[in-house]
Amino acid sequence: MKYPEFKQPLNYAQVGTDILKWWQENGIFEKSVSSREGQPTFVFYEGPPSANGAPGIHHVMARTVKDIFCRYQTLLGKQVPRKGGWDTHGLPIELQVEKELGITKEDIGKKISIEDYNQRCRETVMRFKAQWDDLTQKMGYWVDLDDPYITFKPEYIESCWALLKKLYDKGLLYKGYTIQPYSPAAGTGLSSHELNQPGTYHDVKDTTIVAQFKVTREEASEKLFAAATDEAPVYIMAWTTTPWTLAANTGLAVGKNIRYVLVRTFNPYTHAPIHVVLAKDLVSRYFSEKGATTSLEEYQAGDKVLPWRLEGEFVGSDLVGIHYERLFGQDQGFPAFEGEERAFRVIVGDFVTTEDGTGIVHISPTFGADDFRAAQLADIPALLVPDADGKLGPIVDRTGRYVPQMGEFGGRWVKNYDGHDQSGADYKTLDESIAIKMRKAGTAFKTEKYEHTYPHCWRTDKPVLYYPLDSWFIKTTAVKDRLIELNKTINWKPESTGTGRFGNWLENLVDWNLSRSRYWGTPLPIWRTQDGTEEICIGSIAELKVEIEKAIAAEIMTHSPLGEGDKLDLHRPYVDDIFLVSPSGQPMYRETDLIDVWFDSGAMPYAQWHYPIENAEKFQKNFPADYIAEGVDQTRGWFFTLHALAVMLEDSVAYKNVIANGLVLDKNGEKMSKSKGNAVDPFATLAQFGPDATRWYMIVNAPPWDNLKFDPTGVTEVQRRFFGTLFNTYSFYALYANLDEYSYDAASAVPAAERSELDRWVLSKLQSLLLEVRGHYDSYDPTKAARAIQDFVTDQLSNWYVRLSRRRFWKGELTADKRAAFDTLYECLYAVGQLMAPIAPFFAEWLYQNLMEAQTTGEKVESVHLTLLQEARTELIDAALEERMELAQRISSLTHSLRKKSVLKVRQPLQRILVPVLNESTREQVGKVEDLICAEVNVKHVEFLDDTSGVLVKSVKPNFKRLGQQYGPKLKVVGARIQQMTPEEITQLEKLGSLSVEAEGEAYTLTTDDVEIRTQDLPGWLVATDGPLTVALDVTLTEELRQEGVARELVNRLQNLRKDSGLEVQDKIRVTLGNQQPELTAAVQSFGDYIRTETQALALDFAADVNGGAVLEFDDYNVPVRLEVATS
RNA sequence: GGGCUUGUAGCUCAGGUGGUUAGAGCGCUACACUGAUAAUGUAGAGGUCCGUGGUUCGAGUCCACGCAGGCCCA
Repeated sequence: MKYPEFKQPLNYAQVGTDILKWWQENGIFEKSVSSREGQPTFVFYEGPPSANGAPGIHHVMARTVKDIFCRYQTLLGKQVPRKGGWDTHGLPIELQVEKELGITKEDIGKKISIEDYNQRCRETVMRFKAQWDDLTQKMGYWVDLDDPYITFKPEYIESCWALLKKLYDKGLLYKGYTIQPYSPAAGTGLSSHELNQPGTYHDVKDTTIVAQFKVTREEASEKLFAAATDEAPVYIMAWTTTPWTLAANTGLAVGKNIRYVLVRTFNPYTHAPIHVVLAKDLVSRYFSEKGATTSLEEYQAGDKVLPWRLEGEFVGSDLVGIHYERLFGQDQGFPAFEGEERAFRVIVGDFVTTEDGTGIVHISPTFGADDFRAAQLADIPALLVPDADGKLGPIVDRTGRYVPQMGEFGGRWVKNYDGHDQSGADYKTLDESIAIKMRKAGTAFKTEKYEHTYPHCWRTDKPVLYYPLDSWFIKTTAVKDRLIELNKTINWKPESTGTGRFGNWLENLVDWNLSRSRYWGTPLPIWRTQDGTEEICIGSIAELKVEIEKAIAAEIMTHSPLGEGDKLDLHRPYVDDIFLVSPSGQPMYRETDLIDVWFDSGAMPYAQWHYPIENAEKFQKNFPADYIAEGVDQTRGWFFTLHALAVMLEDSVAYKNVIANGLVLDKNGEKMSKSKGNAVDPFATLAQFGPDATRWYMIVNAPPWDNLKFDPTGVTEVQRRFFGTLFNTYSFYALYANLDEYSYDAASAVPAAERSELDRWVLSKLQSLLLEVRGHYDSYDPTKAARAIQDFVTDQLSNWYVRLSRRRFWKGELTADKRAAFDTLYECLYAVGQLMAPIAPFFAEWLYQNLMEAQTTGEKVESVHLTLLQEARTELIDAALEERMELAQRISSLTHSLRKKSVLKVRQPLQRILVPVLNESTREQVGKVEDLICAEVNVKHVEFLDDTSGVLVKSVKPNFKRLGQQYGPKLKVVGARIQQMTPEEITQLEKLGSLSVEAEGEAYTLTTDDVEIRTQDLPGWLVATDGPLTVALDVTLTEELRQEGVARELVNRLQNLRKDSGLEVQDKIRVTLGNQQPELTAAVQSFGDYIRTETQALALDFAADVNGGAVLEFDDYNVPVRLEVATS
């Protein structure tokens, strides 16, 4: 068998489709899992995509990252099951359906039944599944598409229920409230999506108040009173644009590091002497410069200038814990409330700024999300009052008016939600009434109308209220410490996402709000009695059936609405039609909420196996994951829900290693979007470049966690530079191996020790590469792995090893040396194929199959993806060899550069180069690669020059690192002195190992370690230097050299002619040259053997008349030539 | 507004623990090479290392404050 040879250029897309077909026909993916049966498992979790939209190029990126490490672990011999999955619930699907039907959420249950609506969602959600499957296969992402988990299936939902029940039994599931945007006029909560609709934010003019909160004198506040110079009371000032919330105030928030001042002044309305506390930066906003010098004693009511004095300065943390008096207390007819003794304290708020207001924020936990959160952290209660049924609620009811207990303001609308007439001259809004009351009471420092933007309900156009709404929560805060602790054991790539974005999120954790008021999702499996006193959490279908039977027996239902078999559906509206019976005989109704879709995806480690209902063993074997990967935008999404559920349910991490990959942007760094028209079509990209170049480009260009600027020209470059070079290298190998009918056989390969210097060098490099690339894959850094492979292939293997070895491959018979060359190149190609297989799986397979094609001995593994990645043979790593080869490369490069300067082409042989050496080891090292250098730069000898020659001019360079440590500030003086060293001084330093010098009046003793001595020049020679290396070229041309140059030129032209005539490499020829040029004739006669060997000429003759031939032109020659194929 | 992140040649990116003259590939220009040839070599042009301060004998690197892009969250 022969190694397949290919025409150029190779069609990479075709390689992709051919290999894909072959994989499918031979079940290679399945075998990559089944062949590892019994081996340790590498657990991977697929973050489920949603198939309701077409996949984009960023999915190719994300899935390449996932695929790489699964394939790599398979190469290490592990079994890597990869169950696919689909995320099928969620708002985007609902919105898409609504858009297509031209309806809104309001219409559900009216224009369309919940049943029909959900049916529509179910149909929509898999609409693009075929496209996704197609992309998955074409890009070479190996994942089990035949048996995926699907989140809307009854089994999946049942698992979610079982998990929720576990949490419920642990007391981690509770009903509470959060602050959400709410439209009293519409009577409904608003999603952030609704709030972000155009036109919802208007400019409105509101009454604003700078309120004064009177500080209680006690230990915590003593520093304020100590700073005060008189007995005037101390107030903390806070600004609000919603005065109606002041009646619900229970706290004040300061910035921890903000500076505050105590100011002695007067209340502008009552003129009473007071102290106020506010942020230092904002003093000028309330007090004029003039007031600072106006007399306090002479202040009188009606004075335009308010006198003031600074009396103390504090930071926010000094103020924390200070108590103050309630603004609207029970003494004024306002209601008492639970937890009052813990309220009215100064706390820290991370949202406090000195941009506006006073730098102190009034906190009403019922009417602000920040307020709610800060209050919860500081254990500040909310002001809640009982309604007619005794149920606790905020001081504003759901229609937008104060509850009756609110004293003189009871029943007032907080905003104009009922559309009442506000035009009367004596009409006052609630905010205005409050302002008037506070001015009279001396608790308002300033009241004014202020224009600002405020969100409005998109349907009623009335202002939105931030309002506490009932929700079900998972008490993640109860396990916060454990979440943080276990997070530290996760290997995050990049690390900063784990410690920063994710770590901070955990540090500021709030309970997980599970509730969604939607239709298409996993229903909350909790049934409650009307009064909420009795409830049940259902953990399985079986359990539900039992409860249904009970309810039927209690005549609460007549029959079970739960379908059977294929009809079984746990979605709304069916579950809503189930009514259960409580132990006391009351009917129970399902809590109508659905749960957050992120619970669905976070539950996938369990629900994908229908655990804990069944498959306990399967679950245990596949938990936790060794590795997951997803976009960084999932940090608070999937990454969090996986982690939270694992910690709460299993007291374990859910994943040990995680890559949070960045975005794919267009080539200008702009976000891709369909509307901008800069979105890259993944199918077109794969069709154009093939999957391997696309994947390789994405990985090699930037680490996955950086954003990728996707530029198709970059893919072209990868294709040319890396794949093109590798293809050429293989083609070169195949061409000559076939000519010699060589095929690799590990058993009879030439022992490494008997191979040439160059062979051993590239093998040494290869072993280093194996170690390095394994290391990068092991630490989940595919970019460094790809770069190392690419550098090896293009720079070391192709551009040095193959280039310098070419003659060995085509010269003569299949000798041991030639065999060694084939063995070496084969081993490199094979290893490269394995190493690149995770990133470029199709091309690696192509390469592997080609290499296997000619193999006649030994066991043939069917696919590169079924092989075991070879171990690095560290005994082949030879540091000294690698070092001297680098010397050879650098010396060659310098020599080329000298030829260039002297205009001496490489084809012209030269006598020698001179290399100064300052130590014996360099001489030895270079000596071993002398032949390589000579061949590469076409010179006859390398000559070494040492000190004894007396012609070397040395220079000296200060070793700043060492000198800096030793002399510190004196470094400049010493450094300058070193650069002025005379040749005699250098010689002395070398001989004695130290030298005393004087600089700026001080004496220093230098040692050889303080400087680097290098040769720099050879007087009378043309030299080139590269760091410590110096090379001189002898440009003297002898007659013999000149003749050899001519011979080489002639060989070159004849080779070109052979090629142009379409001759095969192995064809023999007869050559006849014109004899008109004596110099040429002489050269041919001197170097006849050489020319005949090189051109495979059996005969090389001269004739006066060469007819019918071409004319060779070079240098000053024009030679008629006739070339015939020799038949024997 | 907050958290995280990025900013180095026209483009894409390297630059442990600070060391004086900041690199690579691509692209560009010139020359050379030619049985791997849509390859290769050599040379050249191209830099405010985002800015401003600071620490230091010395800062692309460390610190502070900003600016710009990105993501997430308010």
